[in-house]
Order: sequence, then C-alpha cells, then structure tokens
Amino acid sequence: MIQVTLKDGSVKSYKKGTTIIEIARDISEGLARVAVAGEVNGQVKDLSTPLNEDCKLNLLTFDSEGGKATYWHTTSHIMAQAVKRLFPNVKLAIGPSIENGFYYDFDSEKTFTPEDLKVIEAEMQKIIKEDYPIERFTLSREEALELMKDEPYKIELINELPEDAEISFYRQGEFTDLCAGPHLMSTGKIKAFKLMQQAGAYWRGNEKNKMLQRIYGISFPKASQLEEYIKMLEEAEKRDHRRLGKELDLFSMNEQIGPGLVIWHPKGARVRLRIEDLWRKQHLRNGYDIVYTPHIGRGELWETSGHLGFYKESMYSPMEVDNQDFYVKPMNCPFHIAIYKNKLHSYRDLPYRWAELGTVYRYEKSGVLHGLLRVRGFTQDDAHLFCAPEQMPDEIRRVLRFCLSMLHEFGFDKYKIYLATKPKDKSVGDEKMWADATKALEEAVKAEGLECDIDEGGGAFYGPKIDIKIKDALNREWQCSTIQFDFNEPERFDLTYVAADGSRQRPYMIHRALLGSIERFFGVLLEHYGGAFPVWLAPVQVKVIPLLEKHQAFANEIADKLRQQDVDVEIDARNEKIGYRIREAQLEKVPYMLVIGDKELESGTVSVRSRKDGDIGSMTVDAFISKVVEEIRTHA
RNA sequence: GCCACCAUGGCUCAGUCGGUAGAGCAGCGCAUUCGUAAUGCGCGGGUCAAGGGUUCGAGUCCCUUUGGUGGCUCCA
Repeated sequence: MIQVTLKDGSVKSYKKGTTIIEIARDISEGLARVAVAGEVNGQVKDLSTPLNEDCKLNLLTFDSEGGKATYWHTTSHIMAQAVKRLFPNVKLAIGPSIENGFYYDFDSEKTFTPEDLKVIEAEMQKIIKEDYPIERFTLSREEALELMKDEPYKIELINELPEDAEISFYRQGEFTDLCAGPHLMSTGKIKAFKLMQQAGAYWRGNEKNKMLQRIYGISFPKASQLEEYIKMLEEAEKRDHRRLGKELDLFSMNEQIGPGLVIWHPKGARVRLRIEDLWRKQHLRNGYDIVYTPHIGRGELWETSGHLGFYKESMYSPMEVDNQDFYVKPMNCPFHIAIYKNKLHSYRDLPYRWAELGTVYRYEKSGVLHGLLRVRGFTQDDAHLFCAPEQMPDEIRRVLRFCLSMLHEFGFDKYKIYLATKPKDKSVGDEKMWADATKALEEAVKAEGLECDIDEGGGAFYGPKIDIKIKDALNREWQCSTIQFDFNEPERFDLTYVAADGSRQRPYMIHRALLGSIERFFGVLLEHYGGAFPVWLAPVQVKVIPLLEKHQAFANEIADKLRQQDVDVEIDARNEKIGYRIREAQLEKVPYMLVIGDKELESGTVSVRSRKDGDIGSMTVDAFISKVVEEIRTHA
C-alpha cells in the first residue's frame, strides 16, 4: 500500500500501482470527469500514470496552469494528426502549449491558407469524435530513431536528448509523436477548439534556420468558454490603441512620410503635453537637471561611443555634409556624455542627473513595426546618471522609487520587474563591476519590497539592467521602464572625476527611461484606459453644450471661467439636438458635459453629465469649477 | 528581413461567373429652436494603394512595388 497526500492535506491509502485517474474516481466521479492531469510531487503527469510510492497528489482541472497546458498540448497533437492525414508529406517540428493555447510547427512545401485551416479543423473534429485513447510508451534511442526515421526534426531532437533521458512517445490512433507529455486520456476530451492563424516561424527560433509554418490554436472544455475567449479578443480589438487613435483623432502614420513615423494630431498632442508637463515637473522635483541636445552628430562621435561598432544596423544611413558623415541619433547618451566632458568634475559635484525628452531614430526591420508600440522615430524620456561607485546603490534605489511613483501617477500599479544579468558571450567591464552593479539592482528591488524575475544573460553587453514591463487592462505586457548600467561608454570616452585624494577616478554611468518612449507609453496608456482618459489627461476635459442660441453667451462665460483655471474646454453650439451632441461628446470620451438651458441661465448653475455616470444633476458654476480643478490636481 | 494575409469615397464596409462602382456614417446646403447616446430633406465626393501584364473588356485573374495586419527573429 502507498500513502497519497491530497491537496486538502488528507492522506489516503491505495494499492501500489493505482493510477491517478482511479484515485480521482475514488474521490468523486465528478472530479474524475473534469480532471485533465495529476500533479505528483509538483510534477504534472498523465492521469493514467500508476503511483508506486508515497506522494503528494494534486488533481488538475483545466482551470489550473498545468491543466491548461496539458489540454492545449493534446489539442496540438490532434492538429498534427489532422495535418498528417491531409498532407502526408509534411514534416513535424514541435508543438507545445503556450500562454494562450498552442501551436505546432510544420515543414511543408505547401503553405497553409485560411481555407486549409478550416479543412484541418474539420479533420480534427473527426479525430475527436473517433475518441482515440492516448497511450504513452518509451523506447530506446535506437528504436526511437528507427520509429522517427522519416521525421528529420524529431531525429534532431532525439539526438540532442541527454544520454540518460527517457525517450517517450504518445500514440493516438495511427499518429505517434515524440513527446514528454503529459496528455489527456483520449482525443475525445477536447470539446471546443479553434485554429487562430498561420504564421512563419524559424526552426528553433533562429533566423538562419529554415522557416517553418506555424499554426496557432486554442481549445476549451466548454463551447461557452471558447465563445467567451473570442469575445474577449473582440473587446481587446475595441481598445486597440491604433483603432482608438483613429477614432479619437489622436495620431496617425502616413505612407508618404514613411513607416514607423508618427504624426501627433492636436488632441493626441494635448495628451502628450500633459504627460510631458508632469514628467518635467517630477524630474525637477527629484533632483534632475534638464538638458537639450542635437538630433545628429558626426561619425567620430558614434565611432567613439561604440555605436558604429555595435549598433550600426539599427542606425539610419549617414548624411554627408562638408565631406563629413553625420548620423541621426539612435540614442542620447553620447550627447549627455559630451556635456560631462565639457569640464573637469569634482567628486563633490556628483551625482549628476541629466534628463532629456530626446527624440531618436532607429532603423527597425519593416516586419516588426507595430502602431505606436514599435516605431522608427520616438522620444525617449531619457536620463543619464553619473556617480561615484559608492553612490551607486543609493542612486539605483532612488531611480527605482522614482520610476514606480511615475508609473503610479499614470494609473499603472501592476507591473513585472526583470533583472537582466551578464550575457554569456560578449560583455565589457570586469567581473567585480558586474557583480556590484547586479547586486545593487537586486537590492534596490528588494529594498522597495518588490519581486523580480531574473532574466539570465539578458543584460546589455555594457551592463546589467532592470526592465519594468507594465500590463495593460488586458494583461498584455509591454516593456517601458529600463534602468541600465553602462561600463562601456565611461571607458570609451575616458570619463573621470577628481576624487578626495586628488586622483582621477572613473564615474559609474546609468541610463534610464521611466516611461520608455513617449510613443509606446502613450499607446499602452491609451489601451489601459480604453481611450477614456481620466480628466487630468483627457484632451478635452469639459464640453459645454448650450441648449439653444440664447444660451450661448452664458456657455461662453462658463467656458472662459474654466479656461482661466487651465481646464481644456470646448463649446458645442451646433444647431443639433441635445441628444445628438451628448452622443458625440460621449463617443469622444469627454469626461464632463455641461448642459446649459433656461434653468441654468436663471439660477447660474450648470447641469453636469459625467461620461461615466451620466446625468449627475446640477450645481453652481463655481462648484463645478472647483470640482473639476480638484480632480485635475489630484489626478482623480 | 522572413512566412501568411489584407488594401474599394474622410471612416466602416458591400461589390456574384471578368462586362466600365454602391450603402451607412462623416462633409456641405436648406429646413427645424429642441432638456442628457443619432431631426428631416437635398447635394458633392472614388484613376478601386501604385506600376506592369493577360483579355475584346480587369475593382475582380497574374507579376512587381508601396503601405498595413498576425506571427518569427530583433527591440523603447
């Protein structure tokens, strides 16, 4: 007999060799029905796995992470089986579950069209109906290679398995795949699925390798869940910043201007101004100095900085002026360094904190451009800190705290922090510098009571960094903030300061961007609020709607008073019905609408409609002004 | 850059088998003076992304280019 400890802490005895599904049935038929896998001592296993020793067992349903992974992984096998039936010449690569569903990579002469996906879906439906049991078995390396002799990618995978690895396969009907599992017990367990899209993907994610065809899909135990998921995607589309940007007339791109270059329309620019105003105010309050630098610089500058060596493929081609090459800047750092180099510095003057909303241009591959989130010309909210080594831990903490408070101001309180460490292959700076800097970064995160994931080897070649990715309302992550050490440029530009003992010392240099780039941040912010900016950010904060012509003068008076208090206000005095104008203001997502008619004119009040709560009654003009001014001040 | 898909008035979209382009919204004009999500009538507006090809004839079929979308690689 073996002792099995269940999730609720209870311990049950079973005969040795009892399978997980049998235990599930023993607990309840209902549980057995919804169980998709079992977690044995923390490892996700097939339900058919026999248990031979005492263990902890957690039965997983689709709702758990491991359950989803199992469910989706099995669906990907069903898809591969369908593809093999329809297109026997296709070679199989890999087909894992991912965050939202699964994919399978195929090597195929023929490219899959949307119609093919429909046909594959129909075949999958058959396989599910046929309800093949899914069996696991293991083979020796030789047998495995023999079985997979027509599958070159599988052979490559088998050959790379460690010497002592167990080589397992899963069989369902005529289809067998090399796979570590786990899987559901039979193909009939998949209830609702959909193939989402075809995409190219390099074998093993390396662009030097062959491009395979990837098909993405997702599945659920209930049809209603699939419907919900699709509805969720439609909702996401409604708050897509590109769509909102057009609808709210905030920004656009223009084919004639060029790809990845943003033009900011008056309303978008107004929101941007608000962001920048706050940014400037906060930087001055936090001990930064603001600087301005040019957009281009001589080739020699970029030679010295190392950009022409390490970064040239991301830079716009040079322009020749007076027989010299000038490059448009992809980064601001060399210019800030030039400020530093302009004179001799004492340790007493450190640290320097120089910030700039610096517009940079980078050549990004055409296929990666994406709305405002990936562009070729953008403005970084950049700053460079120059400090003595002993000041460094303090500076890091300070900048991290500043960063988080800035994100908070914009309504972002959920984010994920990554600590990116020394890359394996190439890096500059000695071990001690890396260790000190990495430790300082990690300690700063801890000191703020935060957690971070380690991005092993993810640092820049010139230093470790903290990246902060913010999540929008739909849980998608976007990297905005970054705090990066630089061991490279102080060396290359031979930066020094005079220490207390009169010796020349090398300062530490930190690059940092809190919002990242204004463009990307604006895009994320727009999606975060679904276009409904809080009053302090909204391009039009108040819309005054006089009911009739005779109310216009009073409306103007109110608007003027609001403008005196720096409130952005528009008057909609068009000869349209009130419902029409309310509707438009509502669609423009204006936070407050003021309806002015006879009643208001007589009593000196305004009738207030809030975007969110509808008609909220009337109040005196002054009461409304102080209300809205206060909301703007406190970022309510 | 690579794989797939897409491009029709300002916007959203229809356009069958290849036979010379249509709607709604927006815009403009007129009427309407109205109390919280669309007042009515009328008018104007398109070299069907660009270029080439097939054809008696191309929005529709083929090729190239440009731009975009979803991925891959890369990144703020």
